[in-house]
Amino acid sequence: MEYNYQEIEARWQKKWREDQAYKVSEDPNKKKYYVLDMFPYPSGAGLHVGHPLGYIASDVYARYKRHLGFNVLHPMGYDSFGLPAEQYAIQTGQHPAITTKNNIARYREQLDKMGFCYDWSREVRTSDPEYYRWTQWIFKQLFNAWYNHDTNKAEPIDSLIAKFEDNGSYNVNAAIDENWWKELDLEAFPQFGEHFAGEFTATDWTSFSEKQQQLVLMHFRLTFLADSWVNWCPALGTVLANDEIKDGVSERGGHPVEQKLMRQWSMRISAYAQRLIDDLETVDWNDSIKEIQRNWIGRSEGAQVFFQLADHPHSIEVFTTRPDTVFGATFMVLAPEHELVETITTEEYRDEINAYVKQAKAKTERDRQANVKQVTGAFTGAYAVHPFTGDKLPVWIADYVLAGYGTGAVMAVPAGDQRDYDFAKTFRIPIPNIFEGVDISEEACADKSAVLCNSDFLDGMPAKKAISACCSRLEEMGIGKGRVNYRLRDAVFSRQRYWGEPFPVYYRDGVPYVLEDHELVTLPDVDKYLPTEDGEPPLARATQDAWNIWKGDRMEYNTMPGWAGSSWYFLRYMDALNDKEFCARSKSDYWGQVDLYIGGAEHATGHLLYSRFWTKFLYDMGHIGFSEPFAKMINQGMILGRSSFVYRIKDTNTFVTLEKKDDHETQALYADIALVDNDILNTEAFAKWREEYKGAEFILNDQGNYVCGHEVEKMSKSKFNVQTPDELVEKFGADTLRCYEMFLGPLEQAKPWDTKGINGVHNFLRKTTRLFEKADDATPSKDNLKSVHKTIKKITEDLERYSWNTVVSALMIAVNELTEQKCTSREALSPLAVLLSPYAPHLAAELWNNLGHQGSVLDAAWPQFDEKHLVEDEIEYPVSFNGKMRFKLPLPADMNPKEVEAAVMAHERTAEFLQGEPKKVIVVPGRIVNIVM
RNA sequence: GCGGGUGUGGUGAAAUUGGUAGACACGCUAGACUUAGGAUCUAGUGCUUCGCGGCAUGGGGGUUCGAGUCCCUCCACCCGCACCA
Repeated sequence: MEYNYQEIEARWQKKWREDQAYKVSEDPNKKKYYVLDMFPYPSGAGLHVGHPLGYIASDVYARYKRHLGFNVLHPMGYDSFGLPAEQYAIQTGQHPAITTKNNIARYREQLDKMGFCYDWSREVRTSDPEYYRWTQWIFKQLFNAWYNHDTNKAEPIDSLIAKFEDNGSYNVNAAIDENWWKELDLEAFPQFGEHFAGEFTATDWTSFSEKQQQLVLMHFRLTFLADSWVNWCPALGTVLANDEIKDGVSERGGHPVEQKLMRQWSMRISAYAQRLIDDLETVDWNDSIKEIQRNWIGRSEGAQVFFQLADHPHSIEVFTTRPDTVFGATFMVLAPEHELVETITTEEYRDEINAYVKQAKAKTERDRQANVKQVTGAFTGAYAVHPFTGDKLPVWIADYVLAGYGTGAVMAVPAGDQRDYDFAKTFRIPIPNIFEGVDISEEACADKSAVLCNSDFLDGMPAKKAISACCSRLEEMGIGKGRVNYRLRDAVFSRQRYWGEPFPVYYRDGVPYVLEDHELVTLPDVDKYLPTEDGEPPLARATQDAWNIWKGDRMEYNTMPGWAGSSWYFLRYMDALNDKEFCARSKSDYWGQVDLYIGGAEHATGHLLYSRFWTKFLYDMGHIGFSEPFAKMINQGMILGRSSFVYRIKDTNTFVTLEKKDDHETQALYADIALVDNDILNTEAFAKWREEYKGAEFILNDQGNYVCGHEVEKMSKSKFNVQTPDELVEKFGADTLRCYEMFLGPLEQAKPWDTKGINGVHNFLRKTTRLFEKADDATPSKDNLKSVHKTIKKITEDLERYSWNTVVSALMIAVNELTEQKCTSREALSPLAVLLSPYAPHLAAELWNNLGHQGSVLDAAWPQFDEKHLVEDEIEYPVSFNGKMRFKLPLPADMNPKEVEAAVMAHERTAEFLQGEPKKVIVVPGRIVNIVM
């Protein structure tokens, strides 16, 4: 009987669909296991063989856990808002909802063919109003919350209001922008004078108007509206978050990005910076991703120091990680955007400063990064006073100081910081040495073990000691203190796009309000998916009656970014159909954290950080019972394509085979991998492939073949190296494809796709079919049981350590051995069918059925290995001399080391290799014998 | 520059706690069979040597009876961050 995979797979898929075999529900009597794939964006291109790699791995794991008796949650859905569908809509006018729906249908068709065990009754789509109803709900929760540093968690905004009513702003330790009051529109607060510094009494609070209260509260909310410097991408017509920019250009499309001050919704992720670092310890992720997150959050310890300005009431606040080097400070540098620049610049230097600021602002992020080496700056004419020496320090501006980090100002210590050193050299500023016995004539000294000198009370101390000494002194003097700074910025949450979640926000009198909890704003229809004439986002095109809800003066016109919906989707799967809550607490308590999360590493600073943030927030507010979403994560590597090349002789239509290409001047051109078998080109098909190759002539090799060159690179249509899962399922079956993708190598590693190798795996399944065909009631032989139990042990251990690839080899070895042994025993073969089932579920079901088993193979108990079948009577000892294996000697397994040594020494072959007496003989029982000469 | 990772046959890889390096496949070579297939079966296949043997896990050094595995050092490639004070 042939292995008729098409018939087998179609039949079992139909049965499982009819039986709803993958539907799960909470069962308190069973242990749960949650296996999740990263949320896919359903792109128009469909899946190529690289995409399902992770899905297959998670599917294998979900099935394995089910065999072990776990109640396995394994859902799938779509992150279906996003730019590509909208760009397509702009070009064609087709509503992105239609594009998205079609793309999803295509995805689903491809996924179904591969036989995944998803519980599709839990499918979610972020663009579905019944999903984003709850995304909006979470936004409202964030809006109505603040972060209390005293309790170190988010709290309802009411607890803040209560504090204000009680004691005003005093004793409030909130996560809030420093100097937030400077952002307050003081015209709205006529009662505050010029010296308002963010402090108000309970009486002030209660006397505030509704609008005034709202304006104040806005600065405390976990999602807030504020003027902030954003990355504006003119080509995409929207702002981008830091993680959406790579190398200074937009990640999508590679367009230039510039800095712009815009009124935007932001998320106060910075409040969670420390917890996001600390809790990395509690998750089982690979070190590289954890490290990327740590770097991204960028914690640094140092000190905040105020430098009084000479002849000005203001002082400059700086952040430094090396307060110990303060005696080496010879100048100050502000970022060109620093708010004091305008105020402190003297008339004499005004033109120069204005020119520098203008030029710095005109630079795109990319220009700025490209000219890192070039030292530029300008002197403001102002001086600051050194807090310890009283020296006057000139205040400069330079774009090596970033407005967005720390306070946008530094105390420059040329002796201790290379950038300050380079700046000082360029502008001929003195570089006094503050390190004992260190030569700083060539470069600055950043070594923390260097001992300080010329530093008054810090003399003789190394950095560690001096830092704390200096911090205490600063604190005594009331001009600074130790503090921790984070690189992580609050995340901009508005996008000026159409195809995203609308905000549940309306404006009255310029003040934003959120809708009632039960109210859902759906996306209104618009005439075009473009900004309005005066630059408002596309939603501003919608007429008032196009909105399902309209309140106040107007609705919010921005939409939410792509990461909004994907930050909490893993929770919705637990209770996907709930129309009362985002997810019932009883369900999230049962399913809990994702036990195994599989997906690419490219989301390290986006999705994986944002979803941790929202999880912590929902935890703080008591909506869920855990504060990390993904307990274990594995990042699959990319599958690369293997492109084929033909070599056309310049200015001809003649193609020369790889071996002879160096005899000619040639041009390498892509050949579709479908026209190439084993690097040999089907010349006839090639000539028909494209009009321009019609009548092509070929110079062949000595065997009469045309051999193509090849290269490993990303799979893409333009390289003609794409293989889709569809065509492979068609040719070999889903089971073969599943096994083969796993067989390719370790999941995490990037690896090239070998179009040829799949034959070997297909062959293995055919051999398996043949082996099971002859099953009968025969009693299993000792060898049969040994092979089977060895395999049970190996596969179980491999799966427990997430080694998907070696399992396939183990199955192959088992089938090879049992075939060799001419095994026909149903008893021996049955466990093998279960072992096979996670990888090749259709074939396993067929075999299981044919063996005469009643229930579904899906729920068959995972076989337990029995040590007794693995005991050997005889061990083949490798005998080595000085560590080199020379021969093997079979000896009874129960021999003790002394007897083994005696047997080896007595053996005739030992004499061959041994000259004289051995120095030592090492016997590791059951393993090896080593004779030292 | 900083951080993380990876280097094993012609190819993908295996070797889990230091114990027979290259399992399992692809490819290749030779042969068998035939219903000429992208079929199946048999044998071989790290390099080198006629053979005994010698050499081999990026290079060099070390620890050990024994190192792909542990330590030091250098090199190459990949990923992330990057004027972060």
